Amino acid sequence: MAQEKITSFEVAKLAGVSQSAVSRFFTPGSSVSRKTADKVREAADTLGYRPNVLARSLITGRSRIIGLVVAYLENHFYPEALEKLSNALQAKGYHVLVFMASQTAGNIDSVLREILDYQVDGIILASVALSSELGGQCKAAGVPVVLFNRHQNDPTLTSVCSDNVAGGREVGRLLARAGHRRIAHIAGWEGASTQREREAGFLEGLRECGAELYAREVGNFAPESAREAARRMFDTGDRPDAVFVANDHMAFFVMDVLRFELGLSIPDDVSVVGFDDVPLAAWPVYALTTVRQRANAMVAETVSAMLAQIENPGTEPTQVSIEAPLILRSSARKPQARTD
Amino acid sequence: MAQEKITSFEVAKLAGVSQSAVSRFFTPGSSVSRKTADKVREAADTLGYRPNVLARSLITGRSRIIGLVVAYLENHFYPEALEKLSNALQAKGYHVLVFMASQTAGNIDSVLREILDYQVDGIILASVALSSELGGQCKAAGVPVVLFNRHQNDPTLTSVCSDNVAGGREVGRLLARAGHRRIAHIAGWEGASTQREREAGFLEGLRECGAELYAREVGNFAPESAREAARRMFDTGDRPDAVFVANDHMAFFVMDVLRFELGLSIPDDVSVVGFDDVPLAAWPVYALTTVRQRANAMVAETVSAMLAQIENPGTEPTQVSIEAPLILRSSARKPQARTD
DNA sequence: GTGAAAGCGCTAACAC
DNA sequence: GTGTTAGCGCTTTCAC
Repeated sequence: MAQEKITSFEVAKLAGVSQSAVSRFFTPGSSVSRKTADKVREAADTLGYRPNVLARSLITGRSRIIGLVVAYLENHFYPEALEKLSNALQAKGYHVLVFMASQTAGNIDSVLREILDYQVDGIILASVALSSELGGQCKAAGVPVVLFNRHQNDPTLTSVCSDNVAGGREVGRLLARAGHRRIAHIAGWEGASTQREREAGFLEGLRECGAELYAREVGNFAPESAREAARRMFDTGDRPDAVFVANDHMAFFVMDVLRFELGLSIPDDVSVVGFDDVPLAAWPVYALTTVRQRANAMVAETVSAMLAQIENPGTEPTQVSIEAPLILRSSARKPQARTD
Repeated sequence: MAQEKITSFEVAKLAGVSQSAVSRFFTPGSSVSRKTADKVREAADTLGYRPNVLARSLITGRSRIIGLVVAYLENHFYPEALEKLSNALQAKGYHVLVFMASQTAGNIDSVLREILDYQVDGIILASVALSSELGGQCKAAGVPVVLFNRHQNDPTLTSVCSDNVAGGREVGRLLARAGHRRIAHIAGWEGASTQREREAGFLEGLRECGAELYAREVGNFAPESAREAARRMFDTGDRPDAVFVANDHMAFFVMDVLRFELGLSIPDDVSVVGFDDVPLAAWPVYALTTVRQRANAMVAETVSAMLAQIENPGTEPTQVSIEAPLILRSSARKPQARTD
């Protein structure tokens, strides 16, 4: 253990200036004379001094820490989002404090409270809901919250999502126009806004084309649930000839059941469509037709919404919706007539 | 914006006790009388008070923040590790501040300096090397460092790795005993200890069984590099009949090239073995024979090594090596004679 | 432009 | 046990 902590006082002494001069030197806005700056820089370098962010935050009220709550990283969409979010925030001088929230509802509230203890400058909730009570508490503490890939019926909450309804609608149209007769849906967790919207759009798209839903099961966004849903749905005589699975992660498991357990051929026996466009969807082993969530755009919007709220506390909350294009691959039959 | 920040003074006033009583109530070790505790609890609850972790850390010198540096989350092994690490640390009252370090070497030093600014209690370097200069700096600052899935020739650094040599050796034996004649290797980034050890073990295993390496290419742990390596290696007359790819993530891309571009059959034309055993390796689309990195064990060792160093600064550094079992699936031929 | 002084919210001696 | 006091390392008035 060498010299432990070096303080601005030590630097000041060595540089022959006051401690506040040292502080000013390290504070972006402040003005220091060329000569002082040089002396401070040299002293700081020889001592290896760097300002203590925590002590600074105590007085400025800004920690430059953003709390990120994420439920699980198993679905490849989230690591990707986390990496991009962290990089984007890092570029703006912020850092991400991660909080894993187990699915259990009660847990998230306690997690949020822990976050607040760290005096974070903002909170990003990735695929996690916020109790209105906690939302109020964050607002009271003056901590901006942005919901990422989830939204709630609360106009005071800022959120960034794909246009799940439009995405679902495209899927409905695609499957109907491809001439499928028995079109099914494997839903995710029904408490999620993403699920409800994707399904609502999907049904709209079907209706628009004169089709209707033939079968429906729930997969809860979980592998085992999705597998079971697929087995229940397809292990019968009059099985569906197309299925929209609410996200890619479940779709992979569904495809595995169809191909390897049930011996079905995709897309000849059944078309499969997912949602997210995670990297694996593009790999030849799945070649999954899906709706792309534009992670870069979502992250950019999330970061800018967050910074806007931090820098200007009066900023109006916004609900951002990002266009989500349908990506055609070979897991689903192509439309027979190009109507649009 | 409601009442902004509530301080312990406000709580003290409402509870009719001194501010230090409030502090004691929230400090695990301290003793408060039952009566005072009740009064403080009530006042704190009605005010919604929670102690400011940052202010506390200023005086205790403990932030309960662990800095985690990770290069990229694309390889599924890392999100898994991150999730488990964060959960385990959270259970111990610590939280993870994430720092993404782009591969560039210079970057990691500046990232490390940023981490130190946050007065973290410890640093976990996941698959990232540490310049000895920086290592010294951490030591000077009294900040324990644990290398996760990487190690360096520095006995003063604590590290947690799989037994990569033994794992590689098993792969060498497997391929040799399965009767392969032209055994190849696609390496990851050669600067990584994991790569060097896996390959060294692999060559040992081959030699042991009287076999030798037939071809070698470098994939740098990167998808496109791995694909090109596979093309160079297999698009010839006398192509290898078995290949050990240095991690699963590259192995998937290699398999795709072999099967879909070159029309080879696995394992009939060529056996493929990976390293990591990420979830996807077990899926039927790959059924990859691989060496398992026991993420849970690695995380448990990492956390306990970290806590030991934090709680007891004199703790000797350790180099932990975790047994890494070979997992047999169908991407590689099984040994012809069971000798062991 | 610069230094002295006050204080961010808290914990840790120290007397009582 | 409890309150009083002195800082943790820093930023920020405020005179000069």
